[in-house]
Amino acid sequence: MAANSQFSMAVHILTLLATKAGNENLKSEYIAVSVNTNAVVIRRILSQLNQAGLVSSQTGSLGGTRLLRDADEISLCEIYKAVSCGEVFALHAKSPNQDCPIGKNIEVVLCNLQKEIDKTVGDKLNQYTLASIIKKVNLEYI
Amino acid sequence: MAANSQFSMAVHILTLLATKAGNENLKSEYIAVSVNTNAVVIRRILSQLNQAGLVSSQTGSLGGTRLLRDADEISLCEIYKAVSCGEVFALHAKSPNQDCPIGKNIEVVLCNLQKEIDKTVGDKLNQYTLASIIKKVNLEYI
DNA sequence: TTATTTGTATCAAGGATAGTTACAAATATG
DNA sequence: CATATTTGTAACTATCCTTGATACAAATAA
Repeated sequence: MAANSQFSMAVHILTLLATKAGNENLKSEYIAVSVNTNAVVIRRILSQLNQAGLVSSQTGSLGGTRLLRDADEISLCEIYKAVSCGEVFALHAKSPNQDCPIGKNIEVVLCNLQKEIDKTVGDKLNQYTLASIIKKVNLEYI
Repeated sequence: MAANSQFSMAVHILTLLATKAGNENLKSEYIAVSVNTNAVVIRRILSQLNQAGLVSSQTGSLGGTRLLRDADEISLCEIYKAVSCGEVFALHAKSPNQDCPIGKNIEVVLCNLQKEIDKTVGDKLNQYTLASIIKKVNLEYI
């Protein structure tokens, strides 16, 4: 288990919340069955989505989680930022040799490039809403 | 997981090859000192750049590696693909529940999205050449 | 023939991710 | 109030990825 699939799981979870629940809560165990993972894995992602203000949860026998906003008002970029800590590529693990003029200067150049690429990804994800994903998922039925 | 910094190292290596070497070979040990890592790590990346047709290496006491093309004819996208850093986000580690209509259909939707995001990154990286990076590194001197 | 360098196999160390168990806190129901 | 249920989170394990390191055969120049 290496690659970070939290964004994929988050989109899956939010799709379930938006389509299955009217105003009812979905339980983490129910979600886990659809995503095919453990309920705690789901709750960990829901915790991040909660911090981002996208969902709200309640304990108790009628508890569970529900969406706080309409699916057409949630962009994929918001979801990505809610769960993702990652950049498209990483900078040097160890700082390059500062005695080499190129080693000394390439870090800042790569860092700026990294920010620009990340912004490009964010802009692209901003073009899609959760509602657009749900629409595509539904089209697959046919 | 340790973050993948091969793209950063590859850009660093190619910058060295383009600026330091006229037609002379650079040895992996020399490059490793600038990148601040082990020479084998450098040779592993050079091996991928060689397969991509960007560099050529020779063994022996006068051996080393040199660029095969001008820096303004090498796009960052080529470098990125040469070291095959993977996707911006990962799909589900385990396939979702195929008995759930959403679980059944979301994979292909996410896969298409993944391809589109990756293409966006590729297009952006295509806007830059190795020469443009070298220019920025040089500007840092001032 | 000898010294040097690449290319690659192999292993160890460190870190991230997912999966799992456990349990306190919160909440609805009777 | 007591009970059952669910969330939130800590803690631990297993697995995988990346880097770093050692070793050595193959290639090459002197």
